[in-house]
Amino acid sequence: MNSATPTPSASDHRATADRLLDAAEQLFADQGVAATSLRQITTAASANLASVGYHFGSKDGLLREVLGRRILPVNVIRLRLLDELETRSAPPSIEEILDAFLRPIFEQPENVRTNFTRLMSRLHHSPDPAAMSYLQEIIGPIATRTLGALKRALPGVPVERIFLRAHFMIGAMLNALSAWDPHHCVVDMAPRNESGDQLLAELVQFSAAGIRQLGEIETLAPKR
Amino acid sequence: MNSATPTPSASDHRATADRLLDAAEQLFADQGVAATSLRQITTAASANLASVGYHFGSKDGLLREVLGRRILPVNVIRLRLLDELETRSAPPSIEEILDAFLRPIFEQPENVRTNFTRLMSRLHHSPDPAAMSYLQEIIGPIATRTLGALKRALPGVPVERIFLRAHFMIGAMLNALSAWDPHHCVVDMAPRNESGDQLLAELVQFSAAGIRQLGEIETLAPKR
DNA sequence: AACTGTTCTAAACGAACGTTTGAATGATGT
DNA sequence: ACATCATTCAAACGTTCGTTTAGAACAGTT
Repeated sequence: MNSATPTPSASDHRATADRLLDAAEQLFADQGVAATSLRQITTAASANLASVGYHFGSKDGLLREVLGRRILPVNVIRLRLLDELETRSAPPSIEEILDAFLRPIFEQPENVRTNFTRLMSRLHHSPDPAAMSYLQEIIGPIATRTLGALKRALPGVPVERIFLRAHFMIGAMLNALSAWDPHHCVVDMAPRNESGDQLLAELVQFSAAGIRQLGEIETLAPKR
Repeated sequence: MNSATPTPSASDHRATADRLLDAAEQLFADQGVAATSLRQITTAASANLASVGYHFGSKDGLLREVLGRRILPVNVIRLRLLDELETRSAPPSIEEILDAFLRPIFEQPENVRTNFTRLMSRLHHSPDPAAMSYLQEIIGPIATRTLGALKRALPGVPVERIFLRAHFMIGAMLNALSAWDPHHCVVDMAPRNESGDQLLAELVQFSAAGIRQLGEIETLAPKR
C-alpha cells in the first residue's frame, strides 16, 4: 500500500513547521534571507502566511531554526572527530584536522549540503545581526578548538599567521561549495559534476598545502 | 587661497553624483545592496531622494556605476600586467600570474580597497541579477585570460582541476579581504593590523602552494 | 531683462514587506 | 455531548521601499 519513500510527493502530510523549514532553507539559499519574503516561503510550503509567526515567532526565529537544524548535528560530529584525533597517541596531521572540520559537512545528503553551505556563505557575507549572534554562539567553540589543534600541529608558527590562513581556507570552502550555479559565476566554465568526496579531497589538499607553506613571507612577493 | 586637498571637508562642493557614488559605495559595502535604502544613501550624501533617479535612472543604475568606477581601472592594470608577462621570453610562474590578478586590487588606496572588496564579496554571494550581468561582462574576459595563463603554466593538468583551484583562490581572496570586522567574524581573534602588502604576499603564497599541489587526488583523502 | 536648459527639491504614488488579530477548524479528553 | 486546546485561516495593520511628478532655484546666453 505505502511506497518506499514516506509520503513521496503529492499532498504533503508532514507537519507545517517542517514544510516551512524546508521551503525557507531552499529559498534562503537561492535568493538570500533579506530577499526572500514570508509570502514566498508560505506559498512554497502550502501554508498560511501567519503560520510563520505561530510556529517560529518571527522571520528571525525561523532563520535561527533553519540554521540550527543543520549546524548542530554537524558540530556534534566535528567534536567527536576532534576528540578521536586528540586522544590518539600520534599528534594529528594538518590534513586530519582539516578533514575533521570539513568532512561532516560533506557527509550530509547532497541537497542538504548544497543548500546549507550556500546559505552559510550568504550569511557569512551579509551580516544579518540576529543570525550572526546565533552563529557565533554555536560555531565559535568549534572554531576555537580547530584553531587550537592547528596551533599544536604547527609549533613555532605565529598564531596570527595560522589564523590568517585558516581564514583563507574558510573562504575557499564557502566559495567552492556555494558558487556552482552558472548564473552566479562570472566565468562560464564550471565543473558542476564534481562528486562530494572528490571535492572534499581537493579542498583538504589545497588548504593543507597552503597552510603548511609557512616560509619567509617578506621575500616572497614577486616584485613584478 | 585653496588648500592642498580639493575642498577638504566642511561643506562638500563636489558634484552631487560623486557624493552619491561615495555614499552608496560605503553603505553597500557596510550593509549590502538590498539592505541599503535610497533614503539612507541620499541622507548620507546630503542629497535629495529624487537625485538618484535623476543622475542614475534607478537604484540598479547607481549600483552599476558604483561597481564600474572601481573595477574598470583595476582591469586596465590587470590587462597591462598580463601583457607584460606574456610578451616576456620566459613563461610566467604561477606566483607571477596570481600576482598580476591580485596586485591591482591591493594597490588601490586602503579605504577604496576595503570597501570595494567587501562589496564585491557580498555581490558574489548574493546574485543581484542586474549586478551579475554587468559583472559578468566586465570581468569575464579578465578571468578567461588569467585562467588561460594558468593553464599554460601547468601543462598536462586537467582544466577542470585548475579551474576548481582558481575558484578556491577567489574564495580565499574575497574572504580575506572582506571579513575583518569583529561583529562579522564568528571567532573573535582577528589580525586586523595586517598591511596590504603583507596580506597580498600571504595570499599569493597560500594560493600558489595550493594550486601547484596537483598530485594524485584519489589517494589523498585521509580515511579518518 | 527675458529665455533656455540643467540641477535640485518637496510631496505623493502604488506596491511589498513583517507582523498582528480574531474567528474558524479540527482533534482530543471527559 | 460538550469543553479544551492546538492549529489554520483570511484580512487588515502600519511601515518602508523605489519611483515618479511638477515646480522651484540657478546658471549661462542672447
